Amino acid sequence: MKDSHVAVDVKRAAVDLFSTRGYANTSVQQIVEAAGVTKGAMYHYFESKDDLLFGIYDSLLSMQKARLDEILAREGSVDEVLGAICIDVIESSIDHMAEATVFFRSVHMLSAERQREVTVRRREYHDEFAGLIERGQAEGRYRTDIPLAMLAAHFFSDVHYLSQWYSPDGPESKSLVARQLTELFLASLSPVAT
Amino acid sequence: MKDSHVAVDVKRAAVDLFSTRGYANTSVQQIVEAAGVTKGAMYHYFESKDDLLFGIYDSLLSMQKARLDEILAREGSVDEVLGAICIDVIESSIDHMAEATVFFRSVHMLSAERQREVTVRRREYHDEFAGLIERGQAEGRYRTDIPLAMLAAHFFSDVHYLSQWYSPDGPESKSLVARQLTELFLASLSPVAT
DNA sequence: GTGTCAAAACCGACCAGCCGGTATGTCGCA
DNA sequence: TGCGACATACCGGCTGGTCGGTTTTGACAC
Repeated sequence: MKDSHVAVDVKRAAVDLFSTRGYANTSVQQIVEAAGVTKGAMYHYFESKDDLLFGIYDSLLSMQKARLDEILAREGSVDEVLGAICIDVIESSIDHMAEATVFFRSVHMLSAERQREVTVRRREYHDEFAGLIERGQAEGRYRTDIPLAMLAAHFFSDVHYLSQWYSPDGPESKSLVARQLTELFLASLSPVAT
Repeated sequence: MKDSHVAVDVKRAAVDLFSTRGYANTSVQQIVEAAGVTKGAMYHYFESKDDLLFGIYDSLLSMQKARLDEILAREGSVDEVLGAICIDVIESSIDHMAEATVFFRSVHMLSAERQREVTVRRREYHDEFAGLIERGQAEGRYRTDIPLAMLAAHFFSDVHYLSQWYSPDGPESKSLVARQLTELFLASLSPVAT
C-alpha cells in the first residue's frame, strides 16, 4: 500500500507545494492536481491532510535516524565519528532540502499527537548525538564549560538554518558547505585554555 | 492611530496566539476575543490579517535594527562590539521570544510584497553584521578560510533556533545563554593555525 | 482462453462549516 | 451636524472531507 505510484506522486507533490507555498496555503485540491490524481485516490491512501504531512516527517526522521545509526556503528575516534555525522546530516539535509524546509516550518500544523511523536523521535536523535559529544568530553577533547544540550543545539541550529540561506544553484557545493559548517562546529567545541 | 489601546491589545493577543497555535490556525475571531475587542474595532486599525502579521515583523525589525545601530555607534574594538551585538540580539530575542517565534515561523504566510520587504530589511541587518566580521578579518583577528556569508549565517542560526529549545522557565538564565552562545560563535571565528 | 465474482482502487460531485472581510448602523463628542 | 471610533449582523468563497457509484485487478474454476 505504501509504494503505490499514487501515494508516491501525491507525497512528492505535497513536499513540493508545502515547501514553497506552505502547508496552510496549499489545498488538497492543488496537491492532487499537481500529482495528476484525484481527491478520491488520495484519500484512499491518506487518512487526512494531516496524515499526508506526517508522512513527510516520518520519512525524514527514519532516514536521518538510520544514517546516524549506521555511522555510529562504524569504528573510529570520537572526532572522526562526530565529524562524519555532522557532514552526513548536512549533506542529506541539502539533498532533501524541500522536505527539510517543511520539517522545520510546519511542525505546529501537525495534530498535537503527531507533534508529540515528532518531538520524541527528534529527542532520540538529539540524545545519541549529545552522547557522542559527552564521550569526547570524557576523553578531554571537548570543552565542558557549556551545557551539553547547548552544544548540541548549537550544531542543530546550523542544520535547521540551512534552508533559509542555502541554494543548490549558488556558488557553494554541498560537500564544501558541509565540511565548512562542521569545521566551525568542531572549532567551537575545542576546550578553552585555562 | 498606532498607539490606541485597541491596536496594542490586538497585537499583543495576536503575537500570543500566532506563536502558540500558528498564524493559519488562528482566526481573526479568536484574536479579537482574546484581546477583548470586536472585529469591527480591529479592522478599524488593521487593513487585514496580513497587515496585523506584518505589524509584528515591522516592530521586531525596527527594534533590532535600532539596537544594532546603537551598539555600532559605540566605541570599541571589533571583538568588543561584535560580542556586544551578539549578546544583545540573543537577549532581546529571548525577551521577545513570542515575536521571534512568529518571525521565524510565519514569513511565508505574508503577502509576496511584504515578504520582500522583510527580506530587504533582514539583509540590511545581515550586511552590517557581516561588515563587522569583515573588519575583524582585515585586522587578522578572524578566520578568512570560510565565506563571510556563512560565518554570519552560522551566528544567525543560533538566534533563529533559540525559540526551538530555550525556555524562560528552564535552568539557564537569559544572560548566561547569551554569553555562552556568543562565546561559541567567537570561538569558531578564531583563525586556524596554518 | 474465458467467464465469474469479490475486493481493491479510484472517481468526482457534493456538503457543512468556517473564515476573512464588509456594510450598515450607533454613539459620543467637538 | 459631522466625523471618528467602534458594534453587529451578514456574506461569498473556499476547504477538508465524504460517499455512492464505477472501473480495474487478480484469483480461481472450467
